[in-house]
Amino acid sequence: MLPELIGYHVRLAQMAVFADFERSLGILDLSPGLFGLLVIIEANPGLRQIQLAAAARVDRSTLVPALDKLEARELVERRAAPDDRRSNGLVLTRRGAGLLQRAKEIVQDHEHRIAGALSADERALLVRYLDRLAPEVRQS
Amino acid sequence: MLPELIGYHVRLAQMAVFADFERSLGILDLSPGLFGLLVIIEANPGLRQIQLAAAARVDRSTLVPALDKLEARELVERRAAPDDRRSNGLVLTRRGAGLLQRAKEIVQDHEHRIAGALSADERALLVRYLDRLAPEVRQS
DNA sequence: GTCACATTGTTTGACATCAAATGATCGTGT
DNA sequence: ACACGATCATTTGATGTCAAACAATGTGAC
Repeated sequence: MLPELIGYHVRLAQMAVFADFERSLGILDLSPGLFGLLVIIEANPGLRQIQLAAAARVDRSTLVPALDKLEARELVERRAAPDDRRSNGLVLTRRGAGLLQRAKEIVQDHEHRIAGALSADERALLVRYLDRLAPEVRQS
Repeated sequence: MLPELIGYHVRLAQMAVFADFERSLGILDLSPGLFGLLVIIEANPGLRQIQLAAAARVDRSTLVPALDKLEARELVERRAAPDDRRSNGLVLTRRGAGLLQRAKEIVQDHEHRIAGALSADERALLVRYLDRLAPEVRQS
């Protein structure tokens, strides 16, 4: 029965794609999750942890040890927000930005590798179909 | 950059589909993982834990507490294998089979709900595309 | 202004997962 | 017959995740 379920194929695809993603970024000692955090911070410098958590679709408590790790490696900085002493403004360090550039190139290679069996049209169609799944449950 | 990555859309779809799946099966106190185990055991009665782990794509050590739970609820039975005293033959109990039937109906509703925005042809095409992703990394 | 309530980051606990180590058992080679 | 490596289930440890509770801070009602 499982192969008849779309969710089953989505899960298998997700596992395969993530396995390649993880293996590719492993050289930089980055997980897919950490990479995603760096991308979001780069595009939105100064954002708060709660905003980053929402953008990355993780609980804010999950973010804490992840940011601890990125901060310990001096890739990200938690700056006291000027207007709200409860929250931190997140920015990439110079090192973080540099590492992210290399990571992005690796991710591009990964992207071509996993989707190599699909044409550009097919990839676009796949994404459109994926985005139409479970519309009721999507929080974006 | 993230929206350009197919893996990103796969992940979002996976999260949305699983959220609905989980919510639907919650009535029976079943997780997607446990449901999958029941389906595989029903289709392959007597199979060994290591075979079930391979079929469900989880580590065999992950299986142990899951089967403990199913056995505690008397949905599955670990029977001593006749030919090999190291391994167990897994079978559904009467209760397990009954619960699985109800779960399957719930999952059918879930399937229609999440894929309701796609025609039958589109669903088939989506599955074909998903199955072509990351061919190098697929273990099946 | 004060006080109740909300929000932000963090800590803690529960859980699923994988990897590695362990003990029992199997199979094979000699 | 026996010894040794392989296999099966399990235990243990590490990690990532969410949810709930907490302290500090902000906000709004009065």
